[in-house]
Amino acid sequence: MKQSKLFGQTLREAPKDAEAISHIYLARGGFIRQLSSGLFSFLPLGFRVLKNIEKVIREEFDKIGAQELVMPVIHPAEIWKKTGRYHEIGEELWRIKSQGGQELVLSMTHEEAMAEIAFRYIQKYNDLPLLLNQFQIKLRNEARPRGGLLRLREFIMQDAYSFDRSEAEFDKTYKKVFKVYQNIFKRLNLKAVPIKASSGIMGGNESHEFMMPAEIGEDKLDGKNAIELGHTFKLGLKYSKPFNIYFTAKNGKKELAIMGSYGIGLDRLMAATVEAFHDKKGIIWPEPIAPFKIHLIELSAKTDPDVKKQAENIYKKMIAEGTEVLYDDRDDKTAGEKFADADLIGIPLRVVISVKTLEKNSVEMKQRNKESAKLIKISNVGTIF
RNA sequence: CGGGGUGUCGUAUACCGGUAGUACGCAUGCUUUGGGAGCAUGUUGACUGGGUUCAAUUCCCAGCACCCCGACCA
Repeated sequence: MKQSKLFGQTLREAPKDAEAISHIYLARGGFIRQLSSGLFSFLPLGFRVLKNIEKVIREEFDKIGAQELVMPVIHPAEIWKKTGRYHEIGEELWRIKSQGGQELVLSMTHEEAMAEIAFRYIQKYNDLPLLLNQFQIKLRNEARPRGGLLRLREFIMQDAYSFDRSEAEFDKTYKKVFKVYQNIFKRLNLKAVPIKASSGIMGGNESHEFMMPAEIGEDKLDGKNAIELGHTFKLGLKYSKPFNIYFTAKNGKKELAIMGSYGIGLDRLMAATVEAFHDKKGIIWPEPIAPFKIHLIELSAKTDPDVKKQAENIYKKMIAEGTEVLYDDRDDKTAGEKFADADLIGIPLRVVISVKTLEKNSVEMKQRNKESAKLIKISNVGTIF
């Protein structure tokens, strides 16, 4: 991607209302744009990060055989009445009506919708165990959205649902997903501590929250603030019973499936990552979810055709190799501004090509999380990545 | 939902009961180019409604929006 064509703009000033560091940097870097309280658009840069987070999560779920599907965000109130949650949950659940007067709700989670599907397709013991996963929007009429992406009215959640034949089998599944969550946070270098939690409105027996210590967090962990990154629930028969999710066991008798659910808020995870990885100059993305892997910067290319030529060559080579590269080809920006933007955006590896580096037939490489830079011969550039 | 705060160009802000200013951005030109460059020219603004007043962006009231603290939170 050529930066001269990149949609979005870095900002020198933080938005007046932004207080959380993740909100400030994501807004200044041109990752997100606020539409209203708790409602944000993801600009191309932010969307790339979001998609990368999704990719990491999907890869980990694929490893344990989860199948991906997607369910609607508008549900008939009927299914929420079946479990009683329609009346248990307060104003946080958006309630709307169709033209014909049908009562509908905007989904804040998908246990009911999932249970309705499971009821139809789970029939025999061989259909289980089953693990289904989706990435879908959740809508919550929050009394107080806050902290940029930390608490939203609309967000994208990875929510997986498991069905098992016995408690013992469920325990295995639960442990597997638990491990998946630990792997996901590990890949992002995030410290996420699982703690037993109340399952609240979700019901069921027990649940675990994955908490990341952070100044800005809303929850408490050992007396300190923390951000809830994920939550796993042992739902037992809470949904299986009202939705009649029976399977025929080996002995021919009907038995209820045991259900679990597992959720991670992608938007919040992005914000939490910035909270964990930044410095005074900007974001320092963990490699797996960085919007680009390499930030290629040319300096003085307008006055020095050779720099331009070499930079274009390296760019083309990287593209040909499939390297995700953001190429700062802007000729109306000074070196200082380019560096400042690069630090703000936070791409892991910066490659600078200038008159100075060309004198030594080299480019300069610097990792975003390191202070020092080093020169690499241009002839060796291709072998680095 | 309780408490507090804030609404001024695209962004961040200043001043003011009497023609609204600065910086950044954006546009054009020239000069610049290793840490947010220089000069010139141009560009755009008082949340909404009501009240007080000769006169309101400024004071008062209401609404709306946004932010923060708390409650709630999957």
